[in-house]
Amino acid sequence: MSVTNTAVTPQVDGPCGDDDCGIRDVLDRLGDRWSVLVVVELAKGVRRFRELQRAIPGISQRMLTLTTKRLWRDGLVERIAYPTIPPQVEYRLTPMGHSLATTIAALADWSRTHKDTIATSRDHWDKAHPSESVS
Amino acid sequence: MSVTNTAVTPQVDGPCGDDDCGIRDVLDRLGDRWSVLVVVELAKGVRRFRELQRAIPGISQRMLTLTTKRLWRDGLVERIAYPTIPPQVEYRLTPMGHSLATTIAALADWSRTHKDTIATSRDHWDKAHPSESVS
DNA sequence: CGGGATCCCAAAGGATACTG
DNA sequence: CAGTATCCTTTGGGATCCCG
Repeated sequence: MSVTNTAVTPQVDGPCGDDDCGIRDVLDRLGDRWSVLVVVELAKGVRRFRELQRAIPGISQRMLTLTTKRLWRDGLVERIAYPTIPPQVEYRLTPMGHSLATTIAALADWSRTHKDTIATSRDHWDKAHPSESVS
Repeated sequence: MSVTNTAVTPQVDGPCGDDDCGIRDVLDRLGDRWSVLVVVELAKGVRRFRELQRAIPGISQRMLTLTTKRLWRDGLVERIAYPTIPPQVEYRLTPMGHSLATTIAALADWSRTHKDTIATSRDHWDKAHPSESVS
């Protein structure tokens, strides 16, 4: 019903202004809990709705619907619905989606590389700052 | 009825098997509204608390405190507090933080490169799917 | 200046039921 | 199977006041 798009982004920056330069854009688009995971899964190949849901543990039907629709709308994902019974819908990355997946893979690489270091850092910090919260 | 071929899904293995390859970790850490922006700003050099706040329009004092503390805890940011009056606190990226900033820059590049294409795609989608929401 | 402690709200997202 | 439509809970984060 309501065509409320994403949140009311403060949108302080101008064209590229003094700073930021697009970080905020990509964050507004992929900063949610599921978008990146869907892109990563689709980077492996064509997937149907249920396949995606099974491949991404924890995602609800509703969120998968919303996430795929947003990616589709942004031109990152192609959606093909076959008018069969029962319905069959295929999702796959567009070329632009694949280029994003490549960039994301670099982030994942970074994460895997530094995961242990971060865990250790947290551990030390928590011991050095007892009963101090970061939530 | 034989269309329901839900039997053994091929389950194409990605480079990491059936997992998310660490994407989730980096998302849990940087998926919030401000962390990435703080990292980007600190990539330019040492900053004091107020400098960060002025450089990142819209961030509240509370969120800047929380964000810097989390990045500090994760070992991405170094924090140096000089016991002066008034207090003076400097933040800067650690080597690991800088490596993250580099990766983030690639994402920003991607965003700038495809920004217009995405905007166009959205526009077309919205016209092809009137009064359909993605929120 | 650089925070901490509270209060509070909008929004993201989960659970469930229903449908073509 | 692939969604919609509602309801409801959680929480991210803004606003405000206080403090060393």
